[in-house]
Amino acid sequence: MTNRDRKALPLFPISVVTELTELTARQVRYYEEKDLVMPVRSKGNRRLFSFYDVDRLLEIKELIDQGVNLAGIKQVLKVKTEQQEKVSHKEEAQEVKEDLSEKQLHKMLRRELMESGYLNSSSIVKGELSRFYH
DNA sequence: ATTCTTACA
DNA sequence: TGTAAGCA
Repeated sequence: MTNRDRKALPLFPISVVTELTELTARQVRYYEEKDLVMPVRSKGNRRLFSFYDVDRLLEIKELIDQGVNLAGIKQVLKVKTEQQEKVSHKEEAQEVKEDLSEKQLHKMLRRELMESGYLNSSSIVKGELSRFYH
């Protein structure tokens, strides 16, 4: 099982998510209704959230606190998710390879750090957000 | 006991 | 968004 799979495992009930994110259950359910997150359902129709879902909700929390509306959040999340997939695919390719040399490992880590930095850089975020501020 | 949906303030 | 009702 890959690390990416682990982060996608449906594990937490909504109570745990509210504690982890400081969001109310009402908000979490509302954001799901708006397709900002799509947790899986258990047999009893209970929502089960993955680490990915929690991370997404934390980002949503940040943007909401900054006064961004749902349309804006959706835009940002869309861009971020696309980037996330690119990184994940690269990691998947790396995971099948067994031993990496020190040099390769460092090169890989530096690339990931730069990409994550790019995702959170104010340039792209502000650029996307500017059009959605109230 | 906990979560879910629906509905109203 | 918060809260209450009635279910599962």
